[in-house]
Amino acid sequence: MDPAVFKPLHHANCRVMCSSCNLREICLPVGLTRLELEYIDRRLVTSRRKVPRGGYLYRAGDPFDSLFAVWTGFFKTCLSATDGREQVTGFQMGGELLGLDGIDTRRHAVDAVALEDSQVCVIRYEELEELTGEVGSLQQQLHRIMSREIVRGQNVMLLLGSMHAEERLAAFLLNLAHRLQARGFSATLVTLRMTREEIGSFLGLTVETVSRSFSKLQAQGLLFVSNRQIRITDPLGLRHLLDGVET
Amino acid sequence: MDPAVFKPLHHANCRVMCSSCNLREICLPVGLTRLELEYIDRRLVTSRRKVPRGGYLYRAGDPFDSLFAVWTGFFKTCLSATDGREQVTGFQMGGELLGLDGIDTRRHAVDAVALEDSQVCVIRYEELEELTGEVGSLQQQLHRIMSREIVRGQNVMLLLGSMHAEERLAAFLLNLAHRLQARGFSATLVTLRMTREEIGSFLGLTVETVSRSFSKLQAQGLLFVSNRQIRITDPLGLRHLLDGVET
DNA sequence: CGCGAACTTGAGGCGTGTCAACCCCTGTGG
DNA sequence: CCACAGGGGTTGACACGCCTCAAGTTCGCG
Repeated sequence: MDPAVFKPLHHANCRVMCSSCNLREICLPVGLTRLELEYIDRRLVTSRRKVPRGGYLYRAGDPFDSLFAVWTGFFKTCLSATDGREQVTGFQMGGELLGLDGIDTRRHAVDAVALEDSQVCVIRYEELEELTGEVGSLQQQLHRIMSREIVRGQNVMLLLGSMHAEERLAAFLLNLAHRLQARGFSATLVTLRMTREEIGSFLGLTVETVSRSFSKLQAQGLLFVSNRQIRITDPLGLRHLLDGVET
Repeated sequence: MDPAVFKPLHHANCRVMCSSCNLREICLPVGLTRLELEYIDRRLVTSRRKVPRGGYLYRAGDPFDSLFAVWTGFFKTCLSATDGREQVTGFQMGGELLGLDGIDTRRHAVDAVALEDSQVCVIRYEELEELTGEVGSLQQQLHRIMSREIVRGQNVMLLLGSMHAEERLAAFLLNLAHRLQARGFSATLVTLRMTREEIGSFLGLTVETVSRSFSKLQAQGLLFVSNRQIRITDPLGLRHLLDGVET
């Protein structure tokens, strides 16, 4: 591709730019060159959107026209059944993409709810398709992210299909800690942004079982629970619970 | 895009072509124009591969370089744990894509096993990325397929996380029947290509529970089981089992 | 400071796993 | 043609992990 194409666009009031975002090494534009980054600035993300705690970013059935990259805050996605049963299908933090569920049918398949006051970068999907056709590395990144989400799904299936309560909780905590670590936070001191209810829904367990499992892990000396503050005192021991399950 | 670009390539010994495949309305090239189809012929799929019953199309950890479209036969994908536990994460039939799990890390994340003698179309991934950059509708289709797979994952989470054994089996059968119907087969007479063990692994149940659930559904007059032949005698009744679960 | 939501813990029941026996079907070799 | 072996499937008895229901405490937010 001709580098001349990548003439950067400079504007005085250019606030929403990937090139100056501290999440650019975690988010969609990973691996783009400086030139490519400047080319997509002002085209990939044209606006940001605030979502208050408890607010919906989108609901199942809503028309789809954009993807969203979490900039600040924390989200859950869930499938709600008509009888009130609700399955949390994932938790999303800074740099992660929301909305991929809507690409197929052009309607969102799940609800996306902010667990705390949050802000997302709005990525118009039409524009994204345009850009991925022009910038190969952006296309690659999008595909990698979607592939990663597919694999994540299969791992959750393994969790739900063949792990016991304590194993599920351990796997959940380790995954959370790992993702937080990648964002520069402590891997041992985790602040949960979701309720036990939401953890239970995600893990296919009831609130009571989640609570009891926390207590049991604490009794085993693997972690220390104080409300939503979890201190993982024995990461290896926790991981050891998953020996024979992990692939 | 300039239509002149789509000069069709004609070759005497051109055997593997999407444009003349009876699955083209179900498979990756859905929605492509005649011109586009002829343009991608001989570039998208360069070869086919046979996989005998029980054979691996690929294994977790194998280097990734191609996607595969099921042409004939039937596959399962599974995540195997080190202790022998195995989670079947999906079943794939004609026109469905295998290998998307490998795009992210360039290594396959699951095993893909043929449940009967099968043939797949090999889609070199490098070539596909090239083509999706050129042909917008092909890019759109690939994205839709990946999105669909993500949503499928979330629906399996709902199944595994909050449905009872009989509900899971009912959902599984209805899904299978639906996909078979889309391929011109009967929606009421289903021949299972997988063992009870594999169904159980997929549904997060033991063989015994699967067997018992079949018996119970039969006792309720919803279907008739004869080995791997399932006759769905009351599709609405079966679907009714899922009232309040379906979204 | 007070109220409701969130969380923990206990007691008991139920659905599914576990273990075992048995049948059926298929393929194989005598 | 039959005997046999082995994998797949069904069914029963029992066990156990998680769910349900209930009570009580703590936390968080207005």
